[in-house]
Amino acid sequence: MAKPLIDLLWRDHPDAPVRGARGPQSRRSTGEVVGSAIALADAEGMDAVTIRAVAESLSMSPMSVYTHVNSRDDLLVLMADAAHASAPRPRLGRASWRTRVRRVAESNLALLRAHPWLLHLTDDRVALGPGTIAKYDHELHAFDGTGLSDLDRDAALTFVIDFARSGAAAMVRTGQRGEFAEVWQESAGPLGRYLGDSYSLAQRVGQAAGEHMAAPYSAEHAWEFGIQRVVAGLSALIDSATEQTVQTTHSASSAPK
Amino acid sequence: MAKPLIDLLWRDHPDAPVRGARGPQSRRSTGEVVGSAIALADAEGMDAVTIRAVAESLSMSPMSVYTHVNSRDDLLVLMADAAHASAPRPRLGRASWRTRVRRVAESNLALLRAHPWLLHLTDDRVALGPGTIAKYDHELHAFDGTGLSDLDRDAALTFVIDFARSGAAAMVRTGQRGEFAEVWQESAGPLGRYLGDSYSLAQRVGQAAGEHMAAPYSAEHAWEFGIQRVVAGLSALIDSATEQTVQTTHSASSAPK
DNA sequence: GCTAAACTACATACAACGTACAAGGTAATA
DNA sequence: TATTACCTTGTACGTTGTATGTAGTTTAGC
Repeated sequence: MAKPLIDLLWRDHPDAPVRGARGPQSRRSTGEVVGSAIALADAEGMDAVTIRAVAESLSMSPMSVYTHVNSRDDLLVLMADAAHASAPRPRLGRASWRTRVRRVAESNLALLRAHPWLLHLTDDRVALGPGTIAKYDHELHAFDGTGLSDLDRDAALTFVIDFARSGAAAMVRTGQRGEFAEVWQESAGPLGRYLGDSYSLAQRVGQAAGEHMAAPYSAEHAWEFGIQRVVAGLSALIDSATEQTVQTTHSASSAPK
Repeated sequence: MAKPLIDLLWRDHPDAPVRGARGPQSRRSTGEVVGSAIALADAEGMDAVTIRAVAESLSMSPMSVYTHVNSRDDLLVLMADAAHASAPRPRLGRASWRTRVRRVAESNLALLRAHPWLLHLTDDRVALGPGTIAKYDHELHAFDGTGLSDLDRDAALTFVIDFARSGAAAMVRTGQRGEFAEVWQESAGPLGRYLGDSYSLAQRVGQAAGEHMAAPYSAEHAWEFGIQRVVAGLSALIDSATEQTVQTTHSASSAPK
């Protein structure tokens, strides 16, 4: 009755255990359930992904969802893996490692902006899924030819992806500033009064940056700043001898389509 | 009736609006409520912070909690700000900026490991609180004398703090591997079968790193790797002309006491 | 001293959630 | 045909945040 998550994750694999040979066919596939949940999350956020809502969007009863998924937590894992599986892979080809790292970062940014609910997911079991593993494998190739050890290669990729995750979170937040704008307006007056002359540095910098309060711009600035730091930081390790660490002409804008 | 969050955050400030002049005194202070919630979160995780649990830990009725706090979400913001307020500030003094950056990163790491529930909080309104602002102000000084613009100074601090956050999340995860170990044991067999020879790079690196599955060690490695990358990356910007970017003698271990 | 205002405290209640359980239906296998 | 294995669903329980209404308590103003 309790289907192991690992088999659910790999349900499309040829060796996956056959289900439903005997009884009646499921009216909907597990993929449909996961897809529907993703659609809900994309549209209305992770909180909208309730068992009942998923069920209704597929015209089935709430409890029927549990035919496909053991629990809501498992469903979230399946959603994440599906998102990882269907995310466009960055072209790595024979570009320089710097370009490849940028592409990995940007594709992760694009993924997380397309599915902001991924930011709320911290379940490690996602790492067991085929989509996640395929993504991991692909992105590891960004460091081909850099001479990094396996351990450092993993650490470097983690470094890049974690940065992308933080950047995405910042952008998603500033994208939701609709609500926060109100709070900010109400709070700005009292806050100024409370602050007075204290924390002058924070006040000056915070005003310039804006991000720490409300600003659409600074998340983009932080991204460009950060990606340059990431590349430069890796550069110090990878080609510490040969090149000078200068940031030159990297078009830093768009996400992969 | 509805107390603005900003006034709750600054409730200890001299200019805060006086409450309860008229009616009976609160049996417990707002600080006690927040403190109790923090204690609960520290001990049993964020999910244990229910209004009812907080109330019970203070021997009051659930609805009485709402005398001090407007909603659970507001309570979480107060908790975060209180944690920021009471976190030990890294000594910055007249150390080099590299050392100061390390200290900022390490103190953030220590804070997040002491209060892992902070990792689940994404409410921007925390930025309005006195503890958060004081922390921000203090940490901005890490870049004194580096010649960074205000905008870059903010971006640099964000870069460092975001890194610390990711690193803390990794360590917290590996610290909870008790449960995951089971899942891993059950899944390892089937996973190996599914994988076969595919994704050889991921398999090799994943095995070496271990983090992507289950390993206590690699989070520490990732931290040391990352902090060096962070410093080197900033170095390329800050003293790009003068020094060579070599990582030498930085004792990378303990958090501030 | 008295009344009204401002406040605390609490019991009750509701809607939404995840999901356990059991009953009933259906299709392939023996 | 009987059995087995599965799907589907209604009902129900426990937990959550919190709206609402009521009763009690303290102080300000007269």
